[in-house]
Formats: sequence, C-alpha cells, structure tokens
Amino acid sequence: MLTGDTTMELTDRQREVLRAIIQDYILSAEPVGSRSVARKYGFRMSPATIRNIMADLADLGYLVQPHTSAGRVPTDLGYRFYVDSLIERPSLTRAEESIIEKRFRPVWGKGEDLMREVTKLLSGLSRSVGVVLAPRVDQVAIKRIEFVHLSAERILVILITKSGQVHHRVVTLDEVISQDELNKTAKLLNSLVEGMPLSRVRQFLVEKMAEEKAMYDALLRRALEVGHKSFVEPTEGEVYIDGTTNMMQQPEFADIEKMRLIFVAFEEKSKLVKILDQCLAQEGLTTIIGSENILREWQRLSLVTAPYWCGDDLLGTLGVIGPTRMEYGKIIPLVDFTAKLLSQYLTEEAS
Amino acid sequence: MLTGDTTMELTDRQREVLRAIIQDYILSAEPVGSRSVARKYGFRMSPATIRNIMADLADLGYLVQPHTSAGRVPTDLGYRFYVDSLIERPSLTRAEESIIEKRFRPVWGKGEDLMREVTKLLSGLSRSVGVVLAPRVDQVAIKRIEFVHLSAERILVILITKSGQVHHRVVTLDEVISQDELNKTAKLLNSLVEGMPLSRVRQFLVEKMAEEKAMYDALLRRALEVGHKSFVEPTEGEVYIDGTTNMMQQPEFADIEKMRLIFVAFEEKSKLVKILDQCLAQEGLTTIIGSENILREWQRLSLVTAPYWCGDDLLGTLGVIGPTRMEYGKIIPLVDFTAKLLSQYLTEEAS
DNA sequence: TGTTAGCACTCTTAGGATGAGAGTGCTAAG
DNA sequence: CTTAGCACTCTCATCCTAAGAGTGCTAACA
Repeated sequence: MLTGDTTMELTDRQREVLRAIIQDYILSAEPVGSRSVARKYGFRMSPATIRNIMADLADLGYLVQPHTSAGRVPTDLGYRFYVDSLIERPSLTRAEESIIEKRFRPVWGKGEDLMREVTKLLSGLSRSVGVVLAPRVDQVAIKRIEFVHLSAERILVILITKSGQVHHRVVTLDEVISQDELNKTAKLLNSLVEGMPLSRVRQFLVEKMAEEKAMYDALLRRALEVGHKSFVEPTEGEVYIDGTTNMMQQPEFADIEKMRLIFVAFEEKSKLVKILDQCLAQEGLTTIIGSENILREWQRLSLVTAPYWCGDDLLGTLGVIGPTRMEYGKIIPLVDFTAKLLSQYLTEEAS
Repeated sequence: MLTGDTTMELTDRQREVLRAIIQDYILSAEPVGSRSVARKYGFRMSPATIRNIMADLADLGYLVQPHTSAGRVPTDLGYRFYVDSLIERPSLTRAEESIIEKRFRPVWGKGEDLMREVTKLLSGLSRSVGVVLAPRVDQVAIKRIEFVHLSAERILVILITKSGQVHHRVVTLDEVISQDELNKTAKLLNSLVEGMPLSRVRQFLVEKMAEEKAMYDALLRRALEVGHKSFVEPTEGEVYIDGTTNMMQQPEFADIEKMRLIFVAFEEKSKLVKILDQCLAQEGLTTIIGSENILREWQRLSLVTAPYWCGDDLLGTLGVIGPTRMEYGKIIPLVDFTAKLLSQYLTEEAS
C-alpha cells in the first residue's frame, strides 16, 4: 500500500481540503464540487486552486469521481486516512455521556436484556445499526452449575457466570439419574470448577478423568462424566442487532436489491459473529471500512467496534454498523465510551 | 357487511372466475385482465362475458381496478371470501410433512433454539416472514425454581417449566441471604408451588402471606417473601421473527419507505406480541387479512396464525406474515401442521 | 512558480412528448 | 344471455431537450 509513503507527503492544505470534502460528503451524501468546498469551508483559495488540489488527492487514491464532470467522492482509502489522521476525535460531552448513563441504569442486572438494551442504545444514538457480541461463556469465570432432571435420561444444564449471565442446554445422558443424585453431582462439580472459565473446565475434566480412570469414588466419576457431557460442545457466540431500519433511510441504499443482500447478511448472524470475533482479537477499538471487510455483501458498510471486559476477562465486542459514509467523528467516541461503561458495570457486578 | 348476503348469491361461474383471478394475481402480482383469465384458465366463455362477470364482482366489492382500463385486483374482502369459501385447502402432502418433521428433529430439546428453528422453518417454507410467540411462562406448569446468590442483596431467579423452558431474572431483596439459606428457601418454595402455572403462583403467594401474617415459621415466611418478590412482575411475551428479507423481494414493496415502515414495526416487537396475543385468544387457526389488521403499518400484510399447546395448556402462537397477496392455499396448511407438530412434541416432552 | 479567471466541454437529471400495448365499457348482433 | 367489434382510456417505456453542476485546460497574473 502507498499509504505509508503518501501520508507524509500531504501538505497541510491538502489535508484541510480532504477533511472538508469528506465531512461534506458525510453530511450530504452527494459528490462534492470545488465551488462548494471553497464557499462553505471558507478557504481563501479560488475554486480553481481547489480543483488542482482535488485532482492531486484523486491521483493519490483518496477521492474518485463517479463520472467525468461530477464532484468528488471519498474512496475507502480516503476514509481510512480521515479516520487515522484527519479526524478530530473529541470525546463525548458530559451531557452526551450522562444521556448514555441514564439509559443504561434501568436495565442493570436484567441479564439478557442488558445486552439488548445496549444494542438499542448504540443504534439509537448512532442512527445506524447497533451490534453486540454477547459474552462468550467459554471465557468467563463460572459461578455455579445446576442440573435439573427433565425426563428419563435428559437433563437441563444451567450455567451461571460471574458476570451474571445464564446459559442452559439440554443434555442426554447414558443413564437415568434422579434429581437428588443430580443435586449431589452438581454440588461436587461446583466445588471443583468454580471460578474457572468453561474453556479450562473442559480441559480440566478430561485430565481428571484420565487421571482417575480406575476411580473408586463413584460420585466423583459420575460428576466428571456428567460435567464432560454437559460442556464438550462449544457454545455459540450470540449476537444482538438493532436499528437495521436506520439503514433504509440512507440514500446509498435506495436500491432495494443491494439493501436486501445486506439484510440477508444481518439475518445470518454466524457471519457477523465471525467478523466480531476478529475484532475481539484486536483488543482495542477497531474500524473496518468498506472493502476492508471480508464479507462481500458488506463492502459498502463500515464497522466500528470496541471490546468490553469483566475485570481482566475479555468478554465480547460491541459496535456500530453503518454506510462507509458514517459520522466517524461521533460514532467512534460513542462506541468507545459505551464499551467502557459496560465494562465498568460488568466488572463491578462480578466483584 | 354485505358478505353474509352476497355470498349466497354468487353463482358457480362467478366463484370460478373470482378464484381464477385471485390465484392468478397471487402468482403474478399484476392486475388480471379478462383476456388472460379466459385463456389461461380454459373457460368456455369469451373475454367479454368474463368482463361482465368481473364487473359484477367489482360491484360486490371483491375486486377493484387500479385505474380505468386496467385489469382487476382482489380487495381484502375478495381475499377474505377466497380464504373462507373458495380455497381448496389440501393438507400437505406426505412428502412435505416429512420435510418439516426432518428439519424439526435435530433441534428437539434445545430450549430456546427450538423456537428459533421453528421460526426459520416457517419463513423458509413459506418464503415469507415466520413468527413465533414464545410460550408465556405465566401459563405453563412450573417444574422447578432455583435461586443463585449474586451479590449482597441481589439474587438470580431461575424458573424451569414443565415444557422445558428456562427463564431467569435478577431480583433485589431487602436483606442479605446466603446461598445456603437460598437453597433451603428454594426447596421449600418448590414443594409449595410445583406444578402450578406462574399466574396461579402469584395469587397463591399473596393469599398465603395474608393468611399467615403473624407467622412464626421464619423460613416459610421468607420463602413466601422471596417468591413474591421474584414473581410479581409479569413476564413479557417474547417473539421470534425470521425471514424478513423475503418481504423485500415482493414487488408490492418496491417502495422503500413503505418497506421501512413495515420493518420498523417488525423491530418493535411489543406490537407484534399484542397482535399474536389476540390470535392466541381465538384458540384456532386465524387469518388476518390486510385492513383487518389493527396495526396501520401492516394493512398491506396478512397474517396466518395457529396456537400451540403443551397437553391442555395453551402456550403460544406461531404463524406467517406476508403480503396480502400470499399463497393462502399453501401457507394455511403449513401453519396448521407446524403448530400441530410443535404441540405434539411439547406435549410428549412434558409427560 | 504557484494562483486565478475564463471558457468550452461533459455528464446527469428533470420534464415533456410520443406511441405501443393492454384492457375496458358499450353497443348491436347472434 | 352471450359474443364480436370498436372506440376510448390509461400506463409505461422511450426519446428528446434544456438546465445545471462541475470539470480540465489554457492563458494571464502576482
């Protein structure tokens, strides 16, 4: 990529013009002409001079013309440069922060609803699509395990994490176990694995089973077996999404077929999980702009994500999806602050 | 309404023509002309005769013309008549039924995923929007209650129903109770309310508390109080929805703004819950056609719903939402069969 | 040498005109 | 009661044009 080289070469004037064009385009969604840049942004140059600069910026790959004799439109590279080095990123104002905090408070402790509400919050404030990758149960410390007898060999396994999430699944055992015995099993298992994340529990159970193959303690053996059965299957990442209708108001998606393809991808959440998982690995605020996205259907979209934590445990990511032409200047601090707030809350919760 | 009277008066020929027009329009989405009816449906009348019949049907309110000199389009009344007395409703073929059963099997017992999968099934087979109103916890017998200590006064309440659903919420108590005590409380409470539906439990707890006001049994008192705190708040109906993108392919929603309004209503699930709740009250297969819908945004849509049961307990409704121009002939038996299958499964499950 | 004004040129878009096509309603004949 | 014929209506796609916005280039200017 040229970025590294060309970045250095941009003059202040070029940077100012590029910023003006991108900001204008973000608001208007229409190709920006030299005349309007000169006028609206109070440059002390004539449109002709600005035209020259714009031509240079186009050569560098930051701008394109939809057709000859139209204004300029930012490229993905242009947005990338804007986000990395042009944007003034004011953190939110105190007022905005308190709005978020206020909307946040009433849903504290509502478990699943918390994530749903955070998603709504993100979409509402960004006027784009909000997404939250729910905590991966695998990674967070377990608080308690519970078994409930359902029918014959089928039991319900309930898992509660330190961060207050509840997960459950139905497991079929090889033998019939009464509720009383299940209670004892759960008690024993809890004493063994409490505080471990599920990923470690899996490993632990396998080791322990191998270790005590010729085990005489029937209760322990059964506990290990039931535990193993309950947790071998990995948990799927769950993702919340809200505000998809905001996308329909964006002029770039007036074409209903393009719109549809994007929505199909929203519906197929596994892809979204994959992308958010990758963001998770970054461990910091991530922006994915247009064609940087792996998913073909979303190459007209941008993503801003940030991870959230419970203490030192990395739990999941949250973020905003919008057209590449999104208000990065507002959305980046919004996502950042929301992630911090959620982390703070979850951390306090667990202690 | 005229329906009652006019129904009797329709001649066989009129019925045949109306059926042909509606079926043609359902497939083509375009105004149907006299010529094409005569040709495609092999009537032994000339287009002119059919025109006369069509004019009569229009007078009766079953058809309209979008404009003079265009073909005819069914009205909501027309669809209603079609559904009530014109449709041949073949039940599904054995093959179709087994497809449904096959898709059904692997998700048995996956709790929440079951409903999600049923929704997908409905939307996939109907090529429309599938909806499932999840079982109202209030109405179905409780299998077990569990309390987990979270922090200081906050506890997690877990509720398992006979039909294998798990619900949980966080409750803040007035006093600090240890996990050990919570276990005892749960045990006592379980012995009291097992098998009752939540709606009865609420009532029961209040009565019991009044009855034993000067209670000496501290444990019982606490159990009642904790139980009361846990369950006073009514549970919200949860609704699953899938296949919304199918709607975007329908020609009647080429207008993106109309589309958007419909989708906004999809996002706001509480309204959907309200409508499905009303269908639930009908206790049988229900069709809501176009303007019969209370929700203004959906007056271009139709709904086919059927309730599902667990034994004798009415649990929830499932159904399909599509344009008024939906294939009632296929969708009605689909919804019907799916509801029966789900009921059968849930009933077996609980026993 | 960098900046500016002028100007011819390009491309899009909205508005209006036109003709084909589909379908109707009416009338008169079978 | 049914049918054929016919004039009429309305939509839709197509074509055209003019207006408008914006460019690139050239030549003059500081």
